[in-house]
Amino acid sequence: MTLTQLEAFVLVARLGSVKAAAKALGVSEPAVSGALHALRQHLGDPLVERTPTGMELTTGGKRLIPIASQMVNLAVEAEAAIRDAQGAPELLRVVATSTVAEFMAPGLLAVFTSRGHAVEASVGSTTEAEMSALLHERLADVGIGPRLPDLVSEPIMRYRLVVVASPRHRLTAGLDGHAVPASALEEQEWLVGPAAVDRGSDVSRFLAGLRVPERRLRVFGSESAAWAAAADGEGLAPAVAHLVTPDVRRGALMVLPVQGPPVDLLWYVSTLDPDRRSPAATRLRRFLGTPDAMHVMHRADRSVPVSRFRPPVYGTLWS
Amino acid sequence: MTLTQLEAFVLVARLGSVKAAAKALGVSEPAVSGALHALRQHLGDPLVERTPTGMELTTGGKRLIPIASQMVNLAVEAEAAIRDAQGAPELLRVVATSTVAEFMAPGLLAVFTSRGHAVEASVGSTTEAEMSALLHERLADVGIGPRLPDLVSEPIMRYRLVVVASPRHRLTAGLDGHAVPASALEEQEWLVGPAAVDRGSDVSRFLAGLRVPERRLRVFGSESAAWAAAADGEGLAPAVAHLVTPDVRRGALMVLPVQGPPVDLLWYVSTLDPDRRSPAATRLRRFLGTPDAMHVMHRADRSVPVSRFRPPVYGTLWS
DNA sequence: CGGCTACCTAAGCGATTGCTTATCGCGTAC
DNA sequence: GTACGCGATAAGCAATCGCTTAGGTAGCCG
Repeated sequence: MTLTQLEAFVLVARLGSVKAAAKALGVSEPAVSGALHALRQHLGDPLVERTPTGMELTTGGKRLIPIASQMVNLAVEAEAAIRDAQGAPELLRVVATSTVAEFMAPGLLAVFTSRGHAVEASVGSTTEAEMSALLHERLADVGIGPRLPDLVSEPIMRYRLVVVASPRHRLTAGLDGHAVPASALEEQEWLVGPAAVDRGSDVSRFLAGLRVPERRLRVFGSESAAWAAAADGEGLAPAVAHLVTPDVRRGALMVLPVQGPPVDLLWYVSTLDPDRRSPAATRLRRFLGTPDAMHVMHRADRSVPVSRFRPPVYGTLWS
Repeated sequence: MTLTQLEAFVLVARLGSVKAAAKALGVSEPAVSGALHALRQHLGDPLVERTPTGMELTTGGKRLIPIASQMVNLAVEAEAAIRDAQGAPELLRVVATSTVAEFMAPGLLAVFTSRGHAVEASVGSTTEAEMSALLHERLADVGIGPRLPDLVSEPIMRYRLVVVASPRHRLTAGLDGHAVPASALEEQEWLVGPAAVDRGSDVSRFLAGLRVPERRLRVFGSESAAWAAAADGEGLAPAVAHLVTPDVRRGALMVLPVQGPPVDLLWYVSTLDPDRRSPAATRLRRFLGTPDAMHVMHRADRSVPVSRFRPPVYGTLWS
């Protein structure tokens, strides 16, 4: 029984699949499968069993979850305690859904750390489904993105999803303020960032609402890249309104009128309960409510070069 | 950071020496030293440092103790939870100081298990100093022996320490009810069981009170063996009064009158707090207060063959 | 039926763990 | 001083861990 094995088990149980757990841990699928196998063997219990509809916990598995989860939590706490005792800066691992991670998190953390909060901050991007598990297992301290029901979530910013295209795109001609018919949207090429392929994300739901078929999606490594392609007239793109206003003002992009009401949404900050989260998480949370943070978020634009956007790196904690 | 390493660290910190921790775990000293080294390396903190008078915890070490201890506890709890979920009998690991382990524990557990308590019981013997740590780290569920201040201890039986010798021993001649002079005691050969070399044990204090020098001790593997040698006239032996009454009645041994008041002492049962101990531990605890248990303890004699007395086997829990 | 998805198994690798015995260093105590 | 007790360290060993790539295998969908 190793901490790695317990971690693998908890994530499989929480995320409902070996594949998802492997992704969250940043390792291959057999690595997780193997860890799970070893734990099963050691305890003499299947722990989780496959069913037609996902995975199901055995009685023993259900009992093991809270224990294993707490052990993993304590392991992180142990490392933090030692760091703290030595006066080293706190670790603050922030995860965010891709759009937030790309445009807002770097700026926010830059300001946050420059405000004298002695932290060593890192950002990772993740899917909405994963975020909850990452926070519960203390693979991350703070999550920014969707509301997470089983954690302490608080709205930090409103945003609006719109459809953009080049002003030279043929769909934008002759509209005269009328909405683009839904049938026309389905046939277009859609240029999307990573968020669109995260089932359950706001962007994904937004596109589903517009009845955009999946095969029409051309996925880019970042929103910036997708919007750049849209500006080149290669197709339509879903976008966060205030992030593309510079491009709209410049005339590189224009907002397409689509049917239905405007899609206004919220980004939230999520952490564990106050008594279980790290001090740095509490401080960041508080910071996100300040006017300063608000300002940074609204000012957020593509000034952050895409190259500075790093893919998620969770790595195992106990090497 | 492995559980083995954390366990090693906690025991070293609790027992105050690598040697003692190694003994408690039933492994060699370098095994513990190595585990500690690995943990130190991993956390980048010395954790414990040698001082002229034992070991001292660093700041980080002090913070790590409760976290590590809880992790080890949870690991045991995890295994127990799975066992329970599968309907397997509970494990009940009893540790006792050598005399209790030799004469009383086997009988008590035999009756206890035969009373329909579905448990898989095992007995180990230990020194008084170790017992507390073993219970705290859940290497054992119940301790029988001395009172342990930082645990829940309850007296279960009174006993009296006496000095016995063969009636044919030269010291026993011409006493006429007078006490044996202290000076005479110091020069005798003393035949003792393992308890006498456990510094801090009642027997050890008893002998110290009689001013018996350590070099006079001849240590046997069990009390039975020591008393058998005493019956052969090879020397004096400290003994638990009610355990030697059969021999006294048979005339194989006699109780020597020594100076000072009779030494009446108590054996206790110790466990963790009610909410942290295993159900089986609670049941055994309750059982030990019943007349049935009392009867077994008083009846306890050397009817249990020495060969059935097993040396302690703690083994690491996470292989 | 083919294709897809998800999980498991196999094989293999390098590093680590966990243990041993033997030896060295160091401070204490006689 | 020298011996002793205790701890770290060295060397060596089998087993395990943790990861990889590659190749099944079972269920579901069109």
